[in-house]
Amino acid sequence: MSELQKSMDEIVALCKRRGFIYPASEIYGGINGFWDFGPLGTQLKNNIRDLWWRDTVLCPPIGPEGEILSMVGVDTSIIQNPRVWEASGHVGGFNDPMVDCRESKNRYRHDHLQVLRHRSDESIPMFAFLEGEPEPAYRKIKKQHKLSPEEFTAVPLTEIPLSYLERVIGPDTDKKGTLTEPRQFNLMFKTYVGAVQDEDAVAYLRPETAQGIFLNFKSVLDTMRVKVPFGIAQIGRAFRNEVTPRNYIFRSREFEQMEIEWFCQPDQAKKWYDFWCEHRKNWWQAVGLKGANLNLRSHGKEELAHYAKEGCGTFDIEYRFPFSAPGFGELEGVAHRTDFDLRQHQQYSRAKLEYFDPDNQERYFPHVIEPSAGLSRGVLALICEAFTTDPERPSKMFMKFNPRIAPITAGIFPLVNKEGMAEIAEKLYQELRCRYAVQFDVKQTVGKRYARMDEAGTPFCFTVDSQTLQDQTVTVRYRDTTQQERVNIDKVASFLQDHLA
RNA sequence: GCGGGAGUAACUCAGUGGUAGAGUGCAACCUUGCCAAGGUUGACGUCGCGGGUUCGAGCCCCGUCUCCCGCUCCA
Repeated sequence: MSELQKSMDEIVALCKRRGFIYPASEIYGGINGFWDFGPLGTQLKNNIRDLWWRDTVLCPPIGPEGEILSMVGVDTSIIQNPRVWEASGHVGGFNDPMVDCRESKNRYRHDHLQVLRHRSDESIPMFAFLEGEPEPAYRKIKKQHKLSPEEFTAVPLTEIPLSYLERVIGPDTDKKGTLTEPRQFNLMFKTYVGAVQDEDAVAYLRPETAQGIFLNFKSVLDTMRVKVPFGIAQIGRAFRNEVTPRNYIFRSREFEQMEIEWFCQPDQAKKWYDFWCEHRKNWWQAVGLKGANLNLRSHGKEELAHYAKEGCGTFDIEYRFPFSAPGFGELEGVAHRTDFDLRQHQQYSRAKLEYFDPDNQERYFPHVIEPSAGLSRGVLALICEAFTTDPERPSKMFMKFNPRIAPITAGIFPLVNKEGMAEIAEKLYQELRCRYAVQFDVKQTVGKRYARMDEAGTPFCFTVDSQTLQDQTVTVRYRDTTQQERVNIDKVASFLQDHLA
């Protein structure tokens, strides 16, 4: 087992032990690709989410010309009219039935395969081949079965009854019966709207939050007095039937996204693309992803999504997770989606989605720059980044969260449960509890309480001791150094305010 | 989907056919005078789940679920 894997195992164990992340439906044996956030994980995630919302919607960034950006937020439905996903390209393009070959391990689109079938003798195997490439099948007929291709006729595999599959020889094998039945490789979760499970009622759980924004583009324009360039932001869950959920919560089937669709003039797209790439990278650094573990990568042409092909491309902000090292895993993608989505939705819905520019008296489809961040992945990256081993301290490991995202901001303790120290500490706790995420603890020895707080990633602990009784000061103990200094008990609130800025 | 490995307490793990274990953590009390101190006590397990073999299964066999690793996949 590698050192990296070992540290990942330690992170997973700590997350379970301290209530960050639990396996979903664990008492039933779990369910592949789903995870639950425990009390500390939920708070951590909410803190990251709230910072993003604050820095994006409530206090949007300053643009390249020093202007305050125009940004509004929405929260759209997870289930939309199924035609949305036809327009977006999620239905139709990527949900073709596939056939696997158990022998060659190759996978084929069902409708891309044809078979050569003997004209009269049903006992002779059928030879599958890829559309337009019949030669390998002809060779097998001639060399291995000593028959003439003339005796065979080509038929699409889709017209062959499934019960005949055991007589079909796959394109890349000599054995028969190695092809599986065609299976849907649908990325989207399918469901039914209404009490009756009727094919007319099919709907899908959204595979990305972006479409909800495009669907509301017109409503936002009509009601919010915004002008291009402006952005619409959204945080929400999305669902994908990933082929292989893997790497803890990194690739799970239910996850949360934090997305901006930034609408701008087509000839300004490059400028905004560069701006958002830079801004989003800086944001991740500000919440705690520092140093060499953060990487920026531009997509090659061949890996661009269908909506990005004509634009400036896609830029990934990546993090070096323990399981991906020395490589990186995607944390956020900044894509130039061009005007693909608005055009598609105008075509499919027949709603007029062009923007009328009152200044220039012209009508056009804005281009879209999309910074799309994974909230769940951000949580994981920040957990991995925070995880720190230290054989010198009792807990051996601690979580070095930025104070602004730490699930518990401070612990408040009496040094010992004597001489009224607990009462003073509890009074301090009462004063702070509605403004800060503080915890009060009198149990056991102070060393154990510090160790517990280290593992939870609590950056500060305030301890009432006998000196407090003399001069109204308490000790503040810093998680990262374990050093202590004294502050006046009246200054604890302002201390926290200063350290959360 | 394929191949390999694993699943025993909250965590880490021991236990190779004969009474279910350890350390840590957790909880309570005593003791405390700043880093999981010490002492006493306590709770926590249908050994992943289901079948089978056996007088007897945590251990052997079959199935299944989940996790890990490698392929595959990932618009």
